[in-house]
Amino acid sequence: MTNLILSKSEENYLKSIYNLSDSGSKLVTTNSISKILNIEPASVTDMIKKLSKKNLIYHQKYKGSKISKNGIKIALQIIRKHRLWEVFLYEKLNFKWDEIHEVAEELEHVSSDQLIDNLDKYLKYPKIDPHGDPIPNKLGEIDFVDKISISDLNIGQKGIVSRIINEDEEFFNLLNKLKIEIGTEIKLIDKIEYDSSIEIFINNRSVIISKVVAENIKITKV
Amino acid sequence: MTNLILSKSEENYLKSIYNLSDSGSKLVTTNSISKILNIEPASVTDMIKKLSKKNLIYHQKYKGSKISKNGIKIALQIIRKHRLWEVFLYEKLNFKWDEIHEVAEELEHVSSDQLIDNLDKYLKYPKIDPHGDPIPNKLGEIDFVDKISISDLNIGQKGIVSRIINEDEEFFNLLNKLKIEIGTEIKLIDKIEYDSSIEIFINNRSVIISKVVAENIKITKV
DNA sequence: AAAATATTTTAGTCGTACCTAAATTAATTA
DNA sequence: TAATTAATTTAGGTACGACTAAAATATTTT
Ligand SMILES: [Mn+2]
Ligand SMILES: [Mn+2]
Ligand SMILES: [Mn+2]
Ligand SMILES: [Mn+2]
Repeated sequence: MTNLILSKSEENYLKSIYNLSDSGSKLVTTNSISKILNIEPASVTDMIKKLSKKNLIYHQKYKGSKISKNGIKIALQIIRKHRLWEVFLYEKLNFKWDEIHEVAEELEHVSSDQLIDNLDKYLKYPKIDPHGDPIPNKLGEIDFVDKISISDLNIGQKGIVSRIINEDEEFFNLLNKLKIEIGTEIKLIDKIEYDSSIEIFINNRSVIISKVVAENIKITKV
Repeated sequence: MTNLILSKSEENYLKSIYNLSDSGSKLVTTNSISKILNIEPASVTDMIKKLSKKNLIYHQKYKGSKISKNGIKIALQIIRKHRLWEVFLYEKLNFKWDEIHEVAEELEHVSSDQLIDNLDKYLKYPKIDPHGDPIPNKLGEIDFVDKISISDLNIGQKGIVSRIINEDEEFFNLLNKLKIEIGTEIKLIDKIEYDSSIEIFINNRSVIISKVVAENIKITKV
């Protein structure tokens, strides 16, 4: 059942459907897939039919698509490959944080169990990728950690930066300037009502970050 | 001129044509490409037309194809990627000597200059791949080393194993048993007329290897 | 030099993965 | 509720990269 061979396109669709589905729970619309993959809705409908026939998703005409158990399993393996390659590029090949995604998007489609298992071992079985996203293990098990926005903290509370949403170079540069990275401890000092910006304490000094920036940095409470 | 983007298929054809052409000198027949890629001659003709239109090869109907300057340049970059990935798989991921080719055949098509340059650096700019084949540098420069067969040695002469032709697992196992690898010193002791087998001295003992085995091991004289 | 054989090309087809335009269905607004 | 708008699907088309069968050309054998 799991041993069918998928094309690169099928893999990209399946991964996107999984990502849009909230870990497989929600229905995914044709339009949302179209937008995320930059492919016309009519073409998405074609592929939906193909994936349905392979029982990787369930589809109800005009209603939406739900990823199947099997589909989730496969999607998680693609995500595993993607994130392991990101770790490799970042840690071994000195890629910048904002340069890894594009290349990983290609490498994730190279299919060899031996390749990915040995890479995993070589990287010492990392638990998260450079953006803070959890890496599924060989069995597809994945640590879902509750992540909240900085603004969800109460004043005085502390958190650890655990996920960077935006992957642009500009955002990367800003974080670099602020010396914020995965693992950095943050304490909320004040919420500024006027423009919803936020004052935080990091690396022994206090800085004010805008609402948009705050929304792109997820943390776990400590 | 060099910046056109090629499909995986086009890249595989171009590499095969280069490999069959004796470094770009010889005409390559449609049939030979067909055989090496396991694609019907009619399909090969189609692709030949495509590559001709892109000036990567010159083609004369019913005569054969010759790879162009530009074609060689591109082929060497694909070969560079292939061999660097082979080094990575062999040295970093502990792949066996006979397991690397197939995966490298896929990895070679991931296109990112940054990826391959950083990989090259990470591997400390290797000059040869695990089979003993030279790795072209970024500029497409490649060390052609004169390699001869063991049987071309005179009795008493020494050579260094520098290239393994056959890449089967069985052949790998045999070499393993004989403790022959790239860099092993070999001395020719005797040529046995009866079955053209050969007596050689390696690792402080003498062994007899068949004609076929000898032909699959290339050496450089010392 | 013919005939036979081998190689290569042409012609026509197919599946994949996309597209645009038009039809259908669902959701929103008046 | 009816009309309008939005989302989705269907219908028909294209480029790519493969295939088979048949035609054209080249090579080898007699
Ligand atoms: Mn991808
Ligand atoms: Mn990531
Ligand atoms: Mn290849
Ligand atoms: Mn090799």
